[in-house]
Amino acid sequence: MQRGNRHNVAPPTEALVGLLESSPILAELGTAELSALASLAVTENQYPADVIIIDQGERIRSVHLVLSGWGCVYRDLANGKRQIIDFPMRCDFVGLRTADGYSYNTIASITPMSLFEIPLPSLERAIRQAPKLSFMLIEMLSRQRSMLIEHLTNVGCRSAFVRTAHLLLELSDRVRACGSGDPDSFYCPLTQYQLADALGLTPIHLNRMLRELREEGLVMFKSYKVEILDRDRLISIAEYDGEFMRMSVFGKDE
Amino acid sequence: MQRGNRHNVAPPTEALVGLLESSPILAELGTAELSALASLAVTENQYPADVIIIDQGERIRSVHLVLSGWGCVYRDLANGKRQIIDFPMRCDFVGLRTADGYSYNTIASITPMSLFEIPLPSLERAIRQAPKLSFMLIEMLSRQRSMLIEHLTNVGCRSAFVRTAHLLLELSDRVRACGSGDPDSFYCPLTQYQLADALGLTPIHLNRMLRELREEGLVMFKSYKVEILDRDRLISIAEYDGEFMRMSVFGKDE
DNA sequence: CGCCACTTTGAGTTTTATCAAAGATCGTGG
DNA sequence: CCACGATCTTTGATAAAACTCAAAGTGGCG
Repeated sequence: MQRGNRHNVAPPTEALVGLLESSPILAELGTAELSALASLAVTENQYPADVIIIDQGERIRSVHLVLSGWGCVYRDLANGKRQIIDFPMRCDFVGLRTADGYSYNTIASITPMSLFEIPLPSLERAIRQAPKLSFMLIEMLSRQRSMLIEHLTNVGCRSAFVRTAHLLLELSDRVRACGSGDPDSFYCPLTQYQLADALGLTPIHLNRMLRELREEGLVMFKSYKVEILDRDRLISIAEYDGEFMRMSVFGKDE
Repeated sequence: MQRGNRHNVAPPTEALVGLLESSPILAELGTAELSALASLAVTENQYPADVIIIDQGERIRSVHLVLSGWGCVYRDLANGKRQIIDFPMRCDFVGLRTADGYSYNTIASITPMSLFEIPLPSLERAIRQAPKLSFMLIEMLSRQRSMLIEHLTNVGCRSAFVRTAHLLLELSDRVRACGSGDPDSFYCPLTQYQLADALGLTPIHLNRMLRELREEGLVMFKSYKVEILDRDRLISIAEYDGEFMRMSVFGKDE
């Protein structure tokens, strides 16, 4: 995979505000927050499919917010394996760094992607200006944390079959949250290698799990399309509870 | 395990500031931050060993900061298994909640523990008063996130043997960061069941891995004490890199 | 049409889990 | 101080799950 040559587009504060408001996290943007956001040095970058956006070990000075497209965040290991951490989509932010400023994982595009890039110093200024913005970042990190916990639980405690079912349900929920049409039949541009790397399985074994799921009349994964055939049974087999996607620190007390 | 009956101690702002300053994250506390911290409605609670501090599904209105003792955070599954997410220790904070205010995982003590409890509304006020405090919370969440990524990678990509080695090295680093003496020989009050639940292994298999590690002259885990016999070889076998513990969002640019 | 990447299948092996039960260890009460 | 129970550790034998290697099938694209 080659290094991503991006294409830069005009700065779009308005689009950023729209994106944040459509996010699954609770965002209450008042005047102070809006004006702080307007002062952000945000750029929109477009990347083709299958390029590396941020490489493991690379210097990082920005966070990125996904506007469109599918990507993946992973860690490469010396033993040749890799763990896919997440498939970020619209409204997800990516770009963490070690204390000395380097990325600990790789972020790559799968389809063409469009990302907002926000330099860290600019974000820091905006938060000082409108402290409420920090709650958004906290909510986002917190949501990512709970999704990671669910991912870890999935890999650590569930059989390959159940694990696969669980991931497909999670993807369905996330695609739906991004506003794409029918959650029971959605576009999913992942290869079986990528699914396997996310689930800690070999592609061969994942393939057999997909076949079982198909033969059981539960889900079909074919030509980059997921079709959920029996969602109720699938949810019950996978012990799936989408609640973890809506986690937060300072949530509303109903 | 019974519900934790805690014992409440006099409010200790000073101790809280000390704790934050000794934290592995970068904390620069100026006058504004100190006075905001002083206004926090923080209490210190003490729990005996082996009690549940926050139960899965329980209402949460506070975050907790560990002052002393060993605990564990885990998720229980319907299939009877559980995934241990973390063994929080001094300076770590615990207590996340779903958007509607309930805990998604259980937090239990292993040894007697002492925790600072900070009500969320109070924390929110303090952050508004001193926005810089939000960076501390962000750094802490970010650090937890990277530790989770490493944990997921460990369970997803590494063999039982290597995985076990990696966890013991991580614990060694964390214990050292808490200021406890010799990192090559430290107290570790975990049972093999708990280690197994953290690693996604059965206790029987974990036991065999520990035996192998011992027979190879790498580590000994005996009577709740870890002795690292050959750290260099262990690090190389486990592909261990402690860098993930020092991750942050707004780190210093060296 | 042919190449390339991805998917699918088969056969055999390794890793890990399961079941069963015997040692340790530690705290507690007699 | 010893005996007892409870919990934790260790071992053995067997079974199941997942991996490896090898190779054939599929589909899209230049």
